[in-house]
Amino acid sequence: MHRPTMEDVAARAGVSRALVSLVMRDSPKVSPGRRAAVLAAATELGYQPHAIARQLASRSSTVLAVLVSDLLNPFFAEIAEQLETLALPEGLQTILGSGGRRPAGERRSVQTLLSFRPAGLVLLGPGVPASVLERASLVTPVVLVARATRLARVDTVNEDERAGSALAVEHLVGLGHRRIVHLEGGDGSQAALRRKGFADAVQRHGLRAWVEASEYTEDAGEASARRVLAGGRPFTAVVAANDVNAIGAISALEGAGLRVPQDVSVVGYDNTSLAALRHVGLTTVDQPSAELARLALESLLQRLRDGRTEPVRHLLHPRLVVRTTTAQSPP
Amino acid sequence: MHRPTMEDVAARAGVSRALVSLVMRDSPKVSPGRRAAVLAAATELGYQPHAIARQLASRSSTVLAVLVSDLLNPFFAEIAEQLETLALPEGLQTILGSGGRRPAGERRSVQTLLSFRPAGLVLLGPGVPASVLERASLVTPVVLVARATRLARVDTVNEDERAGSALAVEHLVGLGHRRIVHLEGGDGSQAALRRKGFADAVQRHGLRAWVEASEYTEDAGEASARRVLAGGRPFTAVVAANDVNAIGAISALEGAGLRVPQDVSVVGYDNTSLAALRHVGLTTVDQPSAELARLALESLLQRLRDGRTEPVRHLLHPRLVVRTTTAQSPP
DNA sequence: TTGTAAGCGTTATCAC
DNA sequence: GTGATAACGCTTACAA
Repeated sequence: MHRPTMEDVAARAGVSRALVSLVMRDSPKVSPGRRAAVLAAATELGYQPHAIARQLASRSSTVLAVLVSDLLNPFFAEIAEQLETLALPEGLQTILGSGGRRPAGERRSVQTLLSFRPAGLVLLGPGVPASVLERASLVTPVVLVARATRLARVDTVNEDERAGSALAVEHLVGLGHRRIVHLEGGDGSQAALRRKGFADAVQRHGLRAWVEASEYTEDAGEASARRVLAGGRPFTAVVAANDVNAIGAISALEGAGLRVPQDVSVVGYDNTSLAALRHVGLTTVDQPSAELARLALESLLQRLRDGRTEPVRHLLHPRLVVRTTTAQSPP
Repeated sequence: MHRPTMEDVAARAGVSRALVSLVMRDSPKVSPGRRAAVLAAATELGYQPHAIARQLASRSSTVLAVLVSDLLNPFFAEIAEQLETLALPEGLQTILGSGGRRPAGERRSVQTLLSFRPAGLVLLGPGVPASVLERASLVTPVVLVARATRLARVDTVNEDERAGSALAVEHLVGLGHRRIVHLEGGDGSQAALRRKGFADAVQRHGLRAWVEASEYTEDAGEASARRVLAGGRPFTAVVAANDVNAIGAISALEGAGLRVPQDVSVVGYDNTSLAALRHVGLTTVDQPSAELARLALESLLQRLRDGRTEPVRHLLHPRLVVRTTTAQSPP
């Protein structure tokens, strides 16, 4: 598996290695004749540039690294795809790392991605401690999506998730619901925001802030809904941690013989493709993945090209998408 | 953003750069005293090894590259996560590339991944031409999952998809269905196998091989089901291209006022988490993602460590998972 | 056990 | 325009 190098191409074309390098990066200062000769030699030999060596020598990278905390959550997968699409015309190639839903996994993944010295790093919903983010921000521009921070060198692109949770509550209260339970998405900072938005909103209406521990997965949604049912305390509505969590919760409810939305209303969060399935028709708070991706890349490019050093904090307004899992509260 | 190098660490610890290198790869032939000194210097300086440089110098890689043809298809996302989990204990760090469902995108992604000169490349359901795969196989061991090939240097891990499609047909015929339409997953080689399995099976039962063009996406499933409905020819069962395609088809059917499975039965393919949602309950042909991932990595390691050069072709037996989208044919 | 020195495949800086 | 030559940060014989 030995690959030809620039040296081989140069020898074959009868020129110096430096000239081959110029041709490869199509520099304007190469005579057409030589260029053609070099290109011919390159294809004959099946030469492929060695990005690793290039990067080491040029001390610069054209790689955009993206960490996806959970590949199985369509919300993150969608943003990742968007990012890749947008980055390409900017001359950035994307590589992905998966966190596998565990902070330890994310940390390793960040380490791996960083070891390639990418031009920038975008993290989608990461759960890693701030110290990891800070260290990363010393090496390359870092943008956080769906995660807040106070770190001075890190940009963030978020939706106002407190307001988003409140939207869900307002919707349910408007439908007459008074006993609403929130399934909380673990102990991350975003989950805390959603809980706070929920708690504030229900309390504004004189209702009790009923929160049940859960996670951002379908299994957790099912398990925690089951726990709520087992508790025996009556409820008519669920504000789930996110869409997949909501789907798990719906499974548990239906498994217990309850109908959604006639007996219990359920609201998700993220407005993933899952929620949009006609079969599911989940009422949910929209997070505009395309817009989040666009802003993330824009922030990165500003640091990269315009030399911005002040952090940027994007906070998008949430929007509720009403589908078929919410209805008037039963009497 | 200047990072300390081995040179800096060596200077600080009062040793040579080579010794630092040994410590970093924790070689046994370093005295405990020196090792401690080097490690101390490294942490004081915040030294982080430069994987790029290491790879260039050692002409070897610990990176496993994985190309995912479609991140939004949970089937591939699941395999990717599995691969990452399995590769880590083997000392391989995983990076992902996304093909974005387009061969052009895949090709670019393969290029990017290959430019890092990974220890191996696993492609999940790729649609790139064989020439791309062959070129890749000259640089690094290549394993194909959910895609067949005759290339001599490329391993494959597949399910017997002809048999899988046949299973779906047998199931439907057993339920009394006689007018079955297959939504075809595009013009890839795997889609052809599924179609062939379908056609052979229905013809064995003296039925007409009715195939409608589609794609491996939800939108395509919805669109093609709609076309079938518009065609006016009666049918009682659908063998969809895959799970997401099936879900799109179900949307179209329900949108037209048909009930699944009372009026029309639907079978998917892949047995993704989507199909398992209680809300969806899709009857589908299982593809064991964990097993596929395991075999893919095993094949790679055999080439890497044991020096195997003969290609390996894994062909798993399919299994039908019956859920709630299939029922007795209406009279 | 530790140090020296020669690469790895590029790019970048000069002269020519 | 073109070609030497020195980096880039690390690994790896080979010496000591």
